[in-house]
Amino acid sequence: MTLNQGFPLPAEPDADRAGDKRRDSRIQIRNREKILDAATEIFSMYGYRGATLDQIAGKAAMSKPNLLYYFSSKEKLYLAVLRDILEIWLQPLKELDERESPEREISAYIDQKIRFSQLYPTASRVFANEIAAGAPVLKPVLDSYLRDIVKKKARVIRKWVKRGELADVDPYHLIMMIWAVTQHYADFAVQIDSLLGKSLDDERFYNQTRKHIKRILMRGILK
Amino acid sequence: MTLNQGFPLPAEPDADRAGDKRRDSRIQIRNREKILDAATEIFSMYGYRGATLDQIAGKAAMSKPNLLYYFSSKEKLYLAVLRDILEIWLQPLKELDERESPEREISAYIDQKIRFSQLYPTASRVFANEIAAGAPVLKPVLDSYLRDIVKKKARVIRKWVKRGELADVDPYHLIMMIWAVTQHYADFAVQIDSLLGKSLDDERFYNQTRKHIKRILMRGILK
DNA sequence: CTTTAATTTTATCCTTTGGTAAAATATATC
DNA sequence: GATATATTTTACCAAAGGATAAAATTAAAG
Repeated sequence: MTLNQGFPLPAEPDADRAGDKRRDSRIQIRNREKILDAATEIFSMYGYRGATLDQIAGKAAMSKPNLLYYFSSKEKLYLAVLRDILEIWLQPLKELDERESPEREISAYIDQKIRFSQLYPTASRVFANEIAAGAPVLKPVLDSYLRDIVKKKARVIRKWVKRGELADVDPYHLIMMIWAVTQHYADFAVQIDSLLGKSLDDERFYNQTRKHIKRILMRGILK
Repeated sequence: MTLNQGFPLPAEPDADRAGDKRRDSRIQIRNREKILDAATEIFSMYGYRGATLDQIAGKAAMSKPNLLYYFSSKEKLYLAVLRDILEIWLQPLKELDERESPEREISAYIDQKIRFSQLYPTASRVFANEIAAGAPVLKPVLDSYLRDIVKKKARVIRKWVKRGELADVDPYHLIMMIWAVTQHYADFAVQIDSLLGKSLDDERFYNQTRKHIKRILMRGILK
């Protein structure tokens, strides 16, 4: 019941199926993917504890024991889902480059984050759920890996401020702000749909959102 | 299993205990409150489905049947929790007043929202969870009540824009943006604590956050 | 075509979970 | 302080949920 032994995500790239013979038949790949997709969707709605294997199996159009043939436990499945999410979630931040102008870099970063919200809204919600639950699995990653990379990028932002290319903003708060605003459109998609009848799937709305966020944010932080 | 009959929240102020004799003994009030607090905390971590009555009862320091003596089902308890949350969540928005300056009004609104995140972070996460789950309970409220009030306030913002007191921003996106940023500090508190070692409970950090959000946002939208 | 290995299904187990019944205890009222 | 009422505890129950075993089926290899 611990749902976390040590530092599972970045390490253990394939926690399941330790000593495998020849791997990844066609059907193997296809089913694992089907399951991961289904799991992401169900986890995104109900969180780890609220999701059931029956639901996930159902959504993946297979029986529960069949699902367990591919992922030997609910926990392993959850870890696999989180691992995938973490990777795409982390990617954009790494690319902030101090040699470029903050205008260009931050703008590009916002673009990537909203794109993520558009492409992987369920992934975003699984992530949000995990954090809300107290990050039982991701805590070690947040405390080490994410912390380091954010610290590094905060330094980049601070450099821009010193160079006078950016208003005097706190780098951490700025990063939070970008995360908050961009992820909101994924995490609260239902609310947004209720209020506006729109979603990021709508290309028009997507671009309007993107521009709007950037306009206000960039005005707020550029000198 | 429907978890929603019609339009439960604003109506039915006391769904449970329909035909009560004399109500609300001292101990009655105290225990209901203890339960609601415990439930809010557990629901905030695991969502409706992931939370268990045992956990909630445990946190409220009573037995499960005892808890069920006060709230006759998990669903009723959840509804009671959501009802309380909705009320405090909605309040601030109603107060936006077009007769005042946008600077003053929006600034005050942001203040109220962060204060909410500081005082009721668990409530904020219950709300977020409910939305992520597809708003099975709150959908009707979002579609009617919230929608109306947001529409009304969008009109106020638009008026400010027309008067030239505000940059040309989309009212809806502006509201979303404020929600996103302020709620983020409650919903992702664990992440923020991991990265900064701070929380809104820390008065210093609270004020820094508040000022920072306001500075960037106000710069972004004022003329 | 067999034979072997991979995949899927069926049947089943044990624990957890929401909920009930009824007995026991505490509280209030006369 | 006895009696009625409110609260709490103890003992359960049926359904759901994670997981396993073994049989049945399908696919792959020779």
